[in-house]
Amino acid sequence: MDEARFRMRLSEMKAALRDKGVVITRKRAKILEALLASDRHPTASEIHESVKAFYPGTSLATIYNTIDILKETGQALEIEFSASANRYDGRIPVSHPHLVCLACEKVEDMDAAAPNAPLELERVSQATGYDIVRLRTDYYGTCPDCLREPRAGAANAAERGFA
Amino acid sequence: MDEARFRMRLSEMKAALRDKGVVITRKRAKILEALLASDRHPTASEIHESVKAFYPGTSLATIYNTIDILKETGQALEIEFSASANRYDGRIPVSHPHLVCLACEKVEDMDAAAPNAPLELERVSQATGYDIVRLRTDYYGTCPDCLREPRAGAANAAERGFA
DNA sequence: AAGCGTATTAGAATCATTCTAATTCGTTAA
DNA sequence: TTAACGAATTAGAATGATTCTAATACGCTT
Repeated sequence: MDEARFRMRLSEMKAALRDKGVVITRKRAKILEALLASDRHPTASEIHESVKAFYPGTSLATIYNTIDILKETGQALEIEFSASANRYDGRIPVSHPHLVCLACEKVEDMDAAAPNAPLELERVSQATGYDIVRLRTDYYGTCPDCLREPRAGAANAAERGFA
Repeated sequence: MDEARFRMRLSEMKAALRDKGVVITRKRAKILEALLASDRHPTASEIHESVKAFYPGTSLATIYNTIDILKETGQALEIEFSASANRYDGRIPVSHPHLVCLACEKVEDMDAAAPNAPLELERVSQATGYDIVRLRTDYYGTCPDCLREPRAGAANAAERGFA
């Protein structure tokens, strides 16, 4: 994500929060930046670590609080896991497919051949009678790095029960 | 799921477990039956309730234990949620799309136009360099029943943070 | 500079799931 | 039939991410 896109997306997020009457405090700004800066689809506690580098006293509760607002305003996507911490995507906040490495817990965007989400939601709504608002598509497997180096990440992830 | 398919699938599962050297105790048999009998994609604790009707002393640990074996042998699909209990699909143990109602927590199979999972996995493996083993596709929204009756389920699910 | 509503905090509470260590069950072989 | 061994099962404790709580701090507005 280049600098220009980063700044654009950041002000988009801030505008969306302000529209909801949410105050953009310095801490909240840092949380948004941490979310956008990481290409890891970070966990709440990874965001917490980044923010603490600037504001040491920051509580985890504040991170979750801000994430909640981002979810409510459609500015962040939550990728849920039950066996490990949820991951957040602030860069592309609309449904899109992810690649999840079961060995090193990497979560990547799968930009190639992403289905056109809005059309897809419409099509499925028609077909099923549901009012579909969100789509989740994840491909699970082993990433090229871990295929090459079966050691490092794999052991790590297994320890944490991420499989 | 008709009686014939039920019995067929049940012996398939038992055979897969036996192949792994797992003993099919009466309790385990009931667990498999409870999993198959429900069209709800039951939670571990729903399975626990069913089984307790026959074997009152059964522990939740036994349910989880058996589910683990089913997952390992590819005989059950785990649909993970972080804000509510995981759901299990023993009827169709290969990747297929689900419809998730955010109001009543119903999880349905979306049989219409299911993508051909094996081909899809192969295609994405080729395109990404990952070794893809599993695909998750969920459509989230409100089911026809809850669209009609916004009361019952909706309140329920919100209480449990299922959204 | 006061007052007020929101943001933030530390720590407790929650809840699904996993772990632990002890007990019981089932099967096999004497 | 019984002894013995490994697997299955148990109750309850432990875990860990997330949410809640109630008190405090902050930042506007006037």
